[in-house]
Amino acid sequence: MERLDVPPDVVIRRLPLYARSLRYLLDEGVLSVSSQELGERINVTAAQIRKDLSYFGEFGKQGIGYDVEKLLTHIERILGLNHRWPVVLVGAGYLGQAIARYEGFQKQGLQIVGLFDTDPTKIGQQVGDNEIRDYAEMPAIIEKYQVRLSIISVPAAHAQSVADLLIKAGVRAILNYAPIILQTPDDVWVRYIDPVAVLHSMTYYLAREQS
Amino acid sequence: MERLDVPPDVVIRRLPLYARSLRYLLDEGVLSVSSQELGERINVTAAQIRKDLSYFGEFGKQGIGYDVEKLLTHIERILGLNHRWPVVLVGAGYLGQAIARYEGFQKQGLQIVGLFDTDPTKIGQQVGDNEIRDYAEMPAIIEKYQVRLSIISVPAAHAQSVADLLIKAGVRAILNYAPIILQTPDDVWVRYIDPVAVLHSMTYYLAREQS
DNA sequence: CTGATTTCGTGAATTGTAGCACGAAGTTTC
DNA sequence: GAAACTTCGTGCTACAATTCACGAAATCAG
Repeated sequence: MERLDVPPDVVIRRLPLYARSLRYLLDEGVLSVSSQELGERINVTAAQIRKDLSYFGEFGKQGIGYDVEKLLTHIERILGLNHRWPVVLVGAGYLGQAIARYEGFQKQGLQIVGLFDTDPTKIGQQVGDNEIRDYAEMPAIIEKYQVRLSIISVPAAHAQSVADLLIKAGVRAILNYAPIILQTPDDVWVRYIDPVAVLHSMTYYLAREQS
Repeated sequence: MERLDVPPDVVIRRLPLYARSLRYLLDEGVLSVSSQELGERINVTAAQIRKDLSYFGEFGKQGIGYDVEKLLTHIERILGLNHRWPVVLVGAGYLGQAIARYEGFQKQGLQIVGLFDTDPTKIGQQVGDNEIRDYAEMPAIIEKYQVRLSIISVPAAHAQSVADLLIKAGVRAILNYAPIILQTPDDVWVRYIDPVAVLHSMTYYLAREQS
């Protein structure tokens, strides 16, 4: 029996981890995997994996487990990864350039179709496959490639105005590396990459260790 | 009355966001702030902020709110940010170099005291304030500075072995940028920075939008 | 072909988190 | 100095997420 509940966001966030682990298993030549084995690889309980998957259908076989390739295909389709997603990246500092050069994006269905910065000395420079462009070109690129996904890697002070520009141009999802919470309309998804905050939450535990 | 409950990890993870917002307020010259105002800045309800803080004491004043500077000092002490934390960074590719050059770490009490790579052509090069060193020097540096915090920015295939080295040398917390789940002892904290997974969870929603 | 074994899918129980709403304590207004 | 207002801290309630545990379905051994 198929579930009709809307899958909670926590479940959606785990799906990419399942997908990645399945890709590794596929590379290793593993044909099938149980929820138990998959769970051990990604530190999640077997029941959690089964329950998560049950929001989307029945993909396993009793006594056997899951067919690695089939389950991967299913999850990729659920996530919309059966086609490439164009992405724009704003901010071509050290971090932005590192992101632009990271092959992991291109390999996983994410194609950076525009890299932008305001620094006139940077504009025109080539970074990997991308040329650094002026903000003025942003709306045209977003329109041309129908971009809905974006990454912000500008200093905190400029992140909000960049977000406003992106949203105005049609972007619907933002991955923000700047250490500031963005104010956006309800129909725009925003996620944060915040290594300093993460490290600071770990210092809490370290500070309490052998005391 | 002071709470005796152990604060849940979700609360600990929010504290750095509160701290950061308070730092911005302090810079703006704001002297006091209500849970309402603070909440609006970081998209958290006022009740949540009050409840979170109540795990650690009573910091506010009825009718007024919180003294920005005082609350910030309290939170920083709670997080152990009243002193600097030495950090080692393993992996000096584009990403590792971008991390090493990011001033945000140094400014927020995190001091990179060692930058390591295996590539012989890189060893000896200077990246910001740090020289790229061979893995062989890792244990000595970790011992010398009593390092317990680390960052991994090596390719996925090497991340586990690097984690093993770090833990063996005495590191107790790892921030892992490599797209792989690490297997570690229970007394080591591991957190992940995984932009691809985050983007993939957003494609789920985008794929369902106007359909 | 039968019994033992594995593993799924899921309702029920448990655990965890967030939000409401109110008493208390302080400030402001006139 | 009293009434109106603001805002904290927190017990309680509601909601959400995770885990348990078991029937069902499949395989495997002999």
